[in-house]
Amino acid sequence: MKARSTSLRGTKKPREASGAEGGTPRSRLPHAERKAQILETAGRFFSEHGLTAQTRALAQECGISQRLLYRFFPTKEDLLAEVYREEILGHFKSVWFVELQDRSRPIEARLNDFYKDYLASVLTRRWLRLFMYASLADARMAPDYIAGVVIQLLELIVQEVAAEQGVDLPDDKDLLHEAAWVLHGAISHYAIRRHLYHAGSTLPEDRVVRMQVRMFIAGFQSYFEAEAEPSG
Amino acid sequence: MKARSTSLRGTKKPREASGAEGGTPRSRLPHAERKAQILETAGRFFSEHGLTAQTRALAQECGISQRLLYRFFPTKEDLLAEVYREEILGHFKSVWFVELQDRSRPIEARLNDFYKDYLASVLTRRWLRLFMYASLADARMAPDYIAGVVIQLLELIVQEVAAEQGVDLPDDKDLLHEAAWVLHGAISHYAIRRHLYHAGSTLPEDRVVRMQVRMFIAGFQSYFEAEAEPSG
DNA sequence: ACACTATGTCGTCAAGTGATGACATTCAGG
DNA sequence: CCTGAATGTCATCACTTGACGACATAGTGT
Repeated sequence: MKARSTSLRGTKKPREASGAEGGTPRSRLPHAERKAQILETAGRFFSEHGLTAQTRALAQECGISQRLLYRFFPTKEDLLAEVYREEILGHFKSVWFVELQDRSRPIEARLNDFYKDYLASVLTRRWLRLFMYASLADARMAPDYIAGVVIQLLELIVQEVAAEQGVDLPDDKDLLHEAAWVLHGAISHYAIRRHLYHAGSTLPEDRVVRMQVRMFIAGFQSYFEAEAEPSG
Repeated sequence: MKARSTSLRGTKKPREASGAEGGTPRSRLPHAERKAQILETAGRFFSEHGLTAQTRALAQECGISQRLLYRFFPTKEDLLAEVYREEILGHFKSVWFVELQDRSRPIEARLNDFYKDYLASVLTRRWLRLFMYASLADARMAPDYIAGVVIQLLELIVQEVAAEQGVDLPDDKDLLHEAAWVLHGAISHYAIRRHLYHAGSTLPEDRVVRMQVRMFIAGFQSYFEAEAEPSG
């Protein structure tokens, strides 16, 4: 079907970007390059079709034979593990920790910028679908990510918000985490709605983030001021 | 489970609750009863193992032969569709609409009660996993649920909160939905964290809900009061 | 006892499914 | 040109998986 190319193919010249039917080998690539290409394609592929999708379909999407996958990864599980490491853990920017602590700017502006970037860099359709498939399949996937990265983020955020508002925070770590989750969860769920549920609104993302952040800051202040002053 | 009757059943005594190895038929059930039992087991089964899990494993979990499944459902897809209808759409309580509009009680108390019940009735591990598997596999699943039920809930909530606070709401429906999603999404994400990510805190659920609701109410008021009064 | 129907199982088929051995092609270095 | 390693494919194996025909058993009415 795809061998419909316009003939005149000189002597041996390998054709590019065509299906996998002939016997003619496709363009040869050095090991590292081919592996990177497979991982890139696999990220997209498993994100869309789930971790139970078949290696043959992945190979076809890569434009290579199924056998070739096994020159780079001993088993499908090893391939999945590498995809997970790259796609899930590889999008976090350490600069966020710095920027969120820049007290020369109002916390509202810092949070607006951070979450705008976090939505664009981490909470993408691809990341969310992979993360969800992995979480559903393996109970240990999500906790590692959350414990390793998100918790630090949450602690930093409550600290910065409280500092700007001059409120005293209780010592209960779990309570503080949960308070920061109010914002982080709401924005995460907004991304889930858009990319997984396909039920996003027509509002521009910026506006949603700004509303979320502003409501959070006001709610946070109200809540912890009232907590700190039990007297009516 | 029900065939646990006290034995003494004459000559042929079919064994119970055992694997499917002999050839001895299991306890016979009338059509409707067996179908209900299959659907119940299938809900649990597919929720745990995903929609791509195998009919043979499901049959074993039901304690019946794989062939018997096909006496009740023409294909696996038909079975999945019935499971989805029962498990996803069948837990919504219409009484919630009534209770949320009971203005003899403060909106905070109404929201606390509602979300406590919503978490217990809808946002269970089983419901969430099924909903997520279905959303990932079929882009049309989640929007149907959200458009059919949740949107009405969101509109009711913003309306009730605004009424108690005496604030004027803008006309932008999408903005109002998004505002209510701040609370609904944060609580949904809390459930996702607990049941899908296995990363829940040690705080009791009641307390988390109360904090979410209180922060939302304060943030909502602050946000829409400021929106309505652009001056000062 | 007899037949009839509903309930339930065994065995099997055809299409897939991860994985692997054997073989083909390219290319650098002598 | 020769050689050997790297890159790539085909064919295939053993096992899975949805689906179904043929058959077995239990309960019921007559």
